[in-house]
Amino acid sequence: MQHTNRGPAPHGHVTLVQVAQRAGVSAQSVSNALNNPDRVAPETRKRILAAVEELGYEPNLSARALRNRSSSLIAFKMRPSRPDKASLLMDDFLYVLNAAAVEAGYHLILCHAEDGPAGEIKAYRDLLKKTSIDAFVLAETHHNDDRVAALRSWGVPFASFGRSWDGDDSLAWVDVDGRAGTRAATDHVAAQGHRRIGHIGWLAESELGQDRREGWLDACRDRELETDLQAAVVDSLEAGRQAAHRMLDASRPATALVCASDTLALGVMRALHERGLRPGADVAITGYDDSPTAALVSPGLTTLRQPIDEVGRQLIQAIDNLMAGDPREPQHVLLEPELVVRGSSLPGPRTSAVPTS
Amino acid sequence: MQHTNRGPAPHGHVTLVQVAQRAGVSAQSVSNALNNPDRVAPETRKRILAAVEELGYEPNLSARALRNRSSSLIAFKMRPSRPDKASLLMDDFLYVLNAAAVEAGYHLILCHAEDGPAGEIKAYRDLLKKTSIDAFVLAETHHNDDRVAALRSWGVPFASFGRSWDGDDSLAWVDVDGRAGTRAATDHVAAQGHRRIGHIGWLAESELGQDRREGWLDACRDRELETDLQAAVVDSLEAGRQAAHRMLDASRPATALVCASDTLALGVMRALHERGLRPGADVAITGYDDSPTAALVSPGLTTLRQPIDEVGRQLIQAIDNLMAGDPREPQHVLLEPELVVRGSSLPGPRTSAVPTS
DNA sequence: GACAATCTTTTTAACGTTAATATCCAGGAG
DNA sequence: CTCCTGGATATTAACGTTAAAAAGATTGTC
Repeated sequence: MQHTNRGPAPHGHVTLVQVAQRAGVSAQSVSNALNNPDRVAPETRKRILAAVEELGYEPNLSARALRNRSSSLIAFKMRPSRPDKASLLMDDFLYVLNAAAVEAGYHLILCHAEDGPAGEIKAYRDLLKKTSIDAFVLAETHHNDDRVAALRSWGVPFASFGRSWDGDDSLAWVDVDGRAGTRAATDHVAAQGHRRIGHIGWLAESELGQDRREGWLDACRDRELETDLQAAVVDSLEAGRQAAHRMLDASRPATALVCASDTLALGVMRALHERGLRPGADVAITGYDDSPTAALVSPGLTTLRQPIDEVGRQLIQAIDNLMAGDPREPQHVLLEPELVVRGSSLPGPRTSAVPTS
Repeated sequence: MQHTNRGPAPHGHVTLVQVAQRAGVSAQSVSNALNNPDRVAPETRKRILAAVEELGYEPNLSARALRNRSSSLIAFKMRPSRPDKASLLMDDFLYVLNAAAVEAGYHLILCHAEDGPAGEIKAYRDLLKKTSIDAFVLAETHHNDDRVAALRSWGVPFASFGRSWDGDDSLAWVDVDGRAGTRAATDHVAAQGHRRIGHIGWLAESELGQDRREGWLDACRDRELETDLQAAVVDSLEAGRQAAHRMLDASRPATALVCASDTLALGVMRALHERGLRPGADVAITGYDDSPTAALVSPGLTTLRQPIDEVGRQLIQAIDNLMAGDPREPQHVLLEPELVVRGSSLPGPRTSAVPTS
C-alpha cells in the first residue's frame, strides 16, 4: 500500500480528501458516510469512520456554510444591561442557550444593534447578508413585534423567549408563566393569613406586567379578597418604595405586597424600614426573578425563579424542529416559575440573625 | 445598454459577480476595489463603489473564510454564573466586548466547554478545527495558565482580560488595577479619620485577591497604620460576616473594613446589623465590583467600579493589533477602577431614610 | 518607432464541501 | 447471452471569494 499522502495537512486542518485517501475511497463517499450513512455500504462506512477518527477530521463549517447556505450559527442580540436592573437573568440565559446550542450542533453568535426595533432589524438584515445564519433567538417579544414580522418576511427560522401576545400560533416561543407565578406568590401570602394583599406592578403598556397582575387578580378573586390595592409603576426601587408607602397609608392598609419584580420589592423593603416595620413579621413581601440581591438582603426576599435553563433548552429544541422542517405547528412552551420562599413573606421570628443564603 | 442580468439574486444575496456585471468590470476588480483600493483606477473604483451601494452588496463571510482562512469571528467562553455571585460584570462585559468587536468588523461567537481548563482547551481546539476563528478572548487568566500555553502553541492570536501574573510580556492583556482600587478605598476611609482599618480578602491562592490586598497594605503603610486586622477567606456572604465579627471582637476592634468583593462587604453589613451597629456611622465598609446590589442596599455600599466598557474596547483593539501583525510587542493595558462612594463609608446622618440609588 | 517600465484589468485556480449526475458492478429475468 | 435493475461508488460542478499570474493599456526613454 503506497503512501501517496504528502504531508499530513497544510494548515493543521484535516480535509475530506485526506480522509478519503486514507480510507481508499472518494471524498463524496466520506461525505456520505457522515451525512447520509445509508448511501454507503456498511463495510465501507466502517473503514471511513475509522479514518475519520484516526485523522481527527472535523468538517469545515465555512465550506459547508458556503455550499449549503447553512452555517450552524444561531444569532442572538444582547441588550445593554440597564444600571438599575438587578437581574442576572440574561447572563444565565445566554450561558444555557449557548450550552444547549452547542449540544445540538450549533454555535451562538452575538449581534449588535443600535437601540430600538429599527436598529435591531437592520442588524439582523446585515448579518444575514454577510453570512448565512441558520436561525435567530428573540427575547422580550411584544404585541405586533416588528422583528417578528421582519424575520418572517425573510423566511428565516426563529424562536422567541416570550410570547408575541397577539395569539399568533405560527410563532415558536418559550415563555414563563408570569400569571401562574404571581398567583403562586399571592396564594402563598394568603396561606399565611393575609387578607389585604396589594400588588405593585408595571405600567399598563407592559404585556408581561399585565400578565403577572392577572395572577394576583386570579388569586384574590378565588378568595373573594378586595383588589383595590394596586399600583402600576415603572420598574425602579424608588417607584416601589413610594407605592408601598401609599398602600400602607391607605385607610385599610396592606399587610402583604406582591410585586412584579425584585427591584420593586426591594423598594418596598426600604419603605418598611423607613416606617420601622419588619418585612415578613409585619408586612409580607414577594418579588419576581430571584435576582442575586434577593438572597443577599436580610431577611431574604421571597421571589419567583424562572427555569431559565429549561427556557434555553426548549428554544434550541424549537429551532431544531423548525430547521428539520417539522410539519407540525411551531412549538409553544409555557414553563412554570418556582416560588422561592425566604424570610420576607414569613411571619416567623426576626430572621436577620440567621444568614438567609 | 443591454440588461444582461437575469433576475436580481438567487437567494436574496448579492454576489461579487453581480456587482461586477453592473459596473462592467471583472469580479476581481470589485474585490480589489473593496480590499485593495490602490490596485484599481480611481475612476473605476468610483463606479464599482456606486454599484456596490446600489445593489447593497455585502461580502459573504463564509466564502471569505473559506478562501482566506479567516472568519472575522472572535471566540469567547462564558463561565456558568455561580449562584452566589452578585456581579453583573460578565453580562456587561460581553455586551461591550461584542459592541467593540462589531465596531471593528468582527463578530463574537460563544464557545461552550466542560468545566476545568482541560475541557476549555478541548473546546477551543474543536472550534478551531471546525471553523477558522480569528482570535480568542480569555478571562481570568492566572499564573501558568494552560489555556495561554495552548493557544500560543497553536499560533492563534488572543488577548486576555486579566494579567498572566507571571510577568510574561509576550501576552496581550487588559486588566483593572485591583491594587490601586483597594488603595483608593483604603485612602478614602482613612480620610474619614479611621485608623483601625481591616481588610477582608480572598484566599492566598487568588492572584487577584493578593493584588487587591496589596493596595490595602500600601495605603496602611503610607500612614503607618497597623495591618494586623486581615482575613483571607472564600468569597461568600457568610465568610464576610464571620470575618467581620472577628475583627469587631478584637481587643482593638476595626472601625473600617475594606473588602475584596461586594459579597464579602454585604456579609459585613449583615454582621453590623446583628450587632446593632450602623454601616457608615459606626463602621465604614467598602466593597469591590459595584454589583447591582451595592446600589440597592441601605445605606448604599461604597465600592469600586471596573471600567468594563473600556476593557472590552481595549481587548478588541489589542486583538486588532495582533491580527494586523503589528510588530510592536503586545499591548498591556492596566485600567483604574473608579471609587463609587455611597453611605456605607460615610459618617454622616443615618442615610436609610433617603433612597441611595 | 521600438522597448521597457508601470499601471490597470482580466483570467485562472483554489479554499472544502456536497447535490446532482454519471459510472461501475452484481444479480435476476427473459 | 443480453438486458435490466438497483446498489455502491466516483466524477463533475458549484457555492462566493481572492491570491497569483497573465494580459492589456499607458507612459516614458533613447
